[in-house]
Amino acid sequence: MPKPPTMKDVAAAAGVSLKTVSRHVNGATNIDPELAGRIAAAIVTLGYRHNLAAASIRPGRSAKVIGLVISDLANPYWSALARSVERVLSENGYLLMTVSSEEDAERHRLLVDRLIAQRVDGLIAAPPRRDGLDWAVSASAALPLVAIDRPVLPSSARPRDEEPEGDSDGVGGESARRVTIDSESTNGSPTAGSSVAVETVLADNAGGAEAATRELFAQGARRVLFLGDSLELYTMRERLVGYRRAVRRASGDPVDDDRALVVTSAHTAAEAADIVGALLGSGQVDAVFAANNRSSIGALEAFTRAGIRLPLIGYDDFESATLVRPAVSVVAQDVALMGETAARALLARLAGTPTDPAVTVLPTQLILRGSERP
Amino acid sequence: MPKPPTMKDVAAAAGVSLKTVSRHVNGATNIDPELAGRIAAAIVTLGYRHNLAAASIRPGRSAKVIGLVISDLANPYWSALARSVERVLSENGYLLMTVSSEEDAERHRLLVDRLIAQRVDGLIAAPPRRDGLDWAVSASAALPLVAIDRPVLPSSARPRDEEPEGDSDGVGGESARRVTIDSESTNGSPTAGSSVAVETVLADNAGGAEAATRELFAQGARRVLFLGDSLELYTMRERLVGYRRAVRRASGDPVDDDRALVVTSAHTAAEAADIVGALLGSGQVDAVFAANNRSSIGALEAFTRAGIRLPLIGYDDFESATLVRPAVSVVAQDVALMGETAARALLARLAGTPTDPAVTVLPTQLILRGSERP
DNA sequence: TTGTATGCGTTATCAA
DNA sequence: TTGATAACGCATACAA
Repeated sequence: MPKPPTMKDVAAAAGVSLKTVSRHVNGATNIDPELAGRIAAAIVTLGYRHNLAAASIRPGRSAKVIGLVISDLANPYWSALARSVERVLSENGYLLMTVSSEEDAERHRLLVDRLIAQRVDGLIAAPPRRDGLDWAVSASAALPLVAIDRPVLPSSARPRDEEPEGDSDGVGGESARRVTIDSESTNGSPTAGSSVAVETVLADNAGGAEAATRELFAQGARRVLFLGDSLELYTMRERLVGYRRAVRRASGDPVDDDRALVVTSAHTAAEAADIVGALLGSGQVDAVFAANNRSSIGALEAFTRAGIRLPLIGYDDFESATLVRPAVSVVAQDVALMGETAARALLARLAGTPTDPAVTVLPTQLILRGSERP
Repeated sequence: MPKPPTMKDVAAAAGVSLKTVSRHVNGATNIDPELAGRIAAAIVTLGYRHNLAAASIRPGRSAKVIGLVISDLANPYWSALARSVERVLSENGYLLMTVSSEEDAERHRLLVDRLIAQRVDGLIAAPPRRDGLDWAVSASAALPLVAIDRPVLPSSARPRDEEPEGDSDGVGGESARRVTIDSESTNGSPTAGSSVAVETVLADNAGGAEAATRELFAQGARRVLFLGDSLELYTMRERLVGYRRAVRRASGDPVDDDRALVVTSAHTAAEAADIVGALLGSGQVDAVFAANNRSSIGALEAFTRAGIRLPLIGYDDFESATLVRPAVSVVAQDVALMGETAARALLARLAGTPTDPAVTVLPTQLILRGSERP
């Protein structure tokens, strides 16, 4: 690869000054048509390409690139999110750089630093599990940061439980709640435990999980299995909170042994299938709340293998939910809306709109398709 | 956002020269430990961050960023591909910038130009449908380019047909074929019609489709439906070629009306479902070859709705293939291998290894799970 | 409308 | 080992 031609080369070839070429490239109108023609010709014959990296080092100029750090590109949930973020940003002239941390805190940190070093204009990131808030403090000092899907929490954050059951009825409101962060109060709001002011977009995980679990009880279930991934994940903790709220409400008392019905070791669909398979014969369980799409698929696999099926509701919609009989009921999150919301929040921040960082909680929707019934 | 501190600031704060800071940042070892300590401290207190964009404008230096242009982030096939490419590249110190053209030729061109302007070190791209080879000629003049999933073809390229049926037995070999491009000969090889030398990684679409269709005939099918997306897509054309080979072999003659069994208007799962639904009652069809994952899912939906099912084999594996009964047989492509192969080819090129551009054709695998039987 | 000179943050040369 | 200085490709005062 020979070294690429520069503006200087174009200027020389066209017999004009560097500045004129710069104007032409940047779309200035006040150029002599004659010269403009010569420049255009030179650009073509030399194969000149504007160097945005070089241009972006000038003060006040940027490359108009945004970074997006997600946790798993291979999961449709995340790729759908990336897609919607990209759509909004590209409509506004930004290029999106999507990277995946594979749920690895170390890699997450590396990627964030790398993107900042690359001088992206802003960052949208799904905070990694248990990685504290240092990265976010450091990053938000360098550029506008939006947390997506999970809040930025100190690494000491533990599952919240036994919380006030006031206004939340577990069904999710019709519209998103936007709550300005009050770093003084550390309870009540979904930001409980957060002590860094980062614009955040979340789904109402607890509300969705509660609605699903309640529905299973309403259909006559007595012992509902919570099937999910590690509680190191914020979303899992929230969904467990919702599940527990529903259990408590259904049983009237704190059900001592309900822990036996909570499984949080289903990291993949295969593991979920094994767990459910082992439980199917035991009679310990008469319904399943699958706390993410992998778990739902695993549970279905186990049902199929065993030729038995229990009432099931999953968190997160998935493509094959309508392919199996009965079709799978799910708590659906509006992924597209989440991506859009995060993207717009970042754009607002880039535009200099001085809004206080806030937490936006998007409602979920319980879609009943039949699998919730015995 | 205050303007970020520069090396100069760090140098001033640490009381050393600019160059020394530069050395420190770039990991040079020959620095007085005393000074190194002062520099490190200054970096932390100032919150300095290395500016890779600025560094990369120096000749011989690059930002170590690769661009990947795929056609649909929301399709698991592409996100899996992106994932495997990212894995290989990040192991080699590169950052991957994944963008999605949404199958839009105009947007594809825009994105390619944008990435080049951003001065990525190399590009892996899925050529858009019917966009000719101008973009590839222009791009490969500026940086190393690898085409993935589809070859770069002139926009006039039409479905190939009636080709020699020599060594291909439609089953796919055990290992990948790597064929050096000979721009003189324009027939026989999978590059037929290509006239620009671009490193290319493809799957054996025709072979996989032929194997699947043959299997359906072997199971007793008489009239197999080809259900797929537009023939503007190279992969669809190839799969149709394979299908036709199998049809011809099964019927002994060119079956005049086989066109009636070829549907190429299934752009989404929903469309595929409608098409299959309309055909189910007609008796025109007794088996289905679904030429991509969307079509497979659509066909399943139609089966489920109608309560009838026909023998089915799909091209491309998909997550729910094992969830339905009978489980869906598929032609599986090794997406991870395709991504790796493309990434390694690009890395080799970046390392300066002067290999001739070649076309690598990866074998496919027919996985029989039961749905192929009546 | 066009050109000159200067600076952006970083690295490389070369002398100290 | 360290530092002054000159690039790198581009854009912007400012002058012409």
